[in-house]
Amino acid sequence: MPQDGRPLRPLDETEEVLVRALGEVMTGLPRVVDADMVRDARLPLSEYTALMLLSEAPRRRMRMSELAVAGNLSLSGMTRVVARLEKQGFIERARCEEDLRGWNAVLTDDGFARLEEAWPAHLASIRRHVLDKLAGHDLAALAAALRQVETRL
Amino acid sequence: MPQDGRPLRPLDETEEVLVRALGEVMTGLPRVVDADMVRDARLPLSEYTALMLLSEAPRRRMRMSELAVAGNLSLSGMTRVVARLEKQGFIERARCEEDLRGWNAVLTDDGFARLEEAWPAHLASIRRHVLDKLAGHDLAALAAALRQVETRL
DNA sequence: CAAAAGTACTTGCACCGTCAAGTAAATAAT
DNA sequence: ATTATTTACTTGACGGTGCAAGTACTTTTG
Repeated sequence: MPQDGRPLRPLDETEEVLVRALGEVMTGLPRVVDADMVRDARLPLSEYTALMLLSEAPRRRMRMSELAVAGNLSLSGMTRVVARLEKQGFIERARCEEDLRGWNAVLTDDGFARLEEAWPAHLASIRRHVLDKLAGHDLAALAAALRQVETRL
Repeated sequence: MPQDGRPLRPLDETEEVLVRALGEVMTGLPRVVDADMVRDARLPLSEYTALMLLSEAPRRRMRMSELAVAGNLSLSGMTRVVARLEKQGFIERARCEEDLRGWNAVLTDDGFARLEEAWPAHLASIRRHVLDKLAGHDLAALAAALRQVETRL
């Protein structure tokens, strides 16, 4: 429901421009980066992200639900990403000892190697489409602003 | 190909933070806004965007290819969006007179009404998730930065 | 002006992600 | 303790999007 306490002030000029720009970025950038990853590293962005998150986690493992939240996917979505990675041998699954309902996704050595192989493509993509274009802008301020934006369901 | 002239300098701290924040926003925000639109206006974001673009176009019509570019979708993706909207009576299709290969998507009166009905939900969603959170930030600078980012395939 | 090449769009197929329903285990209630 | 409820995750059905191939028209070329 459009919480109608106040009468929904329309966008002013500045806001309008920002919203358009943000719309562009939010619909276009994921596709562009994902396309780069698939082309240059044969690894979709969603899978790359999962591997990366695991590589940074203690003991290179995470509960499915944690991983889903961290990767900004639904739990079922993450189940499928992990299933694909498991089939390729990059992840193994281990029942969670302290709660038998739960599963850990565990990064294998092959998975770690795959990640090391893939990250340059990700870095290059981000540099090409984002950082190179932002020369002269205040990156810290931009990051601070973006971190305020609400992105969780 | 990760164009390897230079050896791909890794991200510094500031860049790292920015890239994470941008990743969050770019994967999360479209889902959040789309979910709002579906829930509050029963109109997915992609369809809303198409209607909006048409409403601003001269004679409320656009060539399919124009519309695809403007909406940041592939041509085939836009074909399907338009097909859905046509089925609901919000868009009609008219052969392009000066080039019989081409089609115009034309916003109908029903479509315009639908858009007027739906935009408050979009506005509310954007205010809620984005603009409200950005109080105190320099919106113009943010917009200028985002507009530099490359988002076209 | 006929044939070849290019352009505008659509369609078949495959993939990915969501929701809703299902399973299994933990926790709460009686 | 048994049952009911909640939690963690998986699976089935579905919708949306891209790519590649197909169709129809246009432009170029010899």
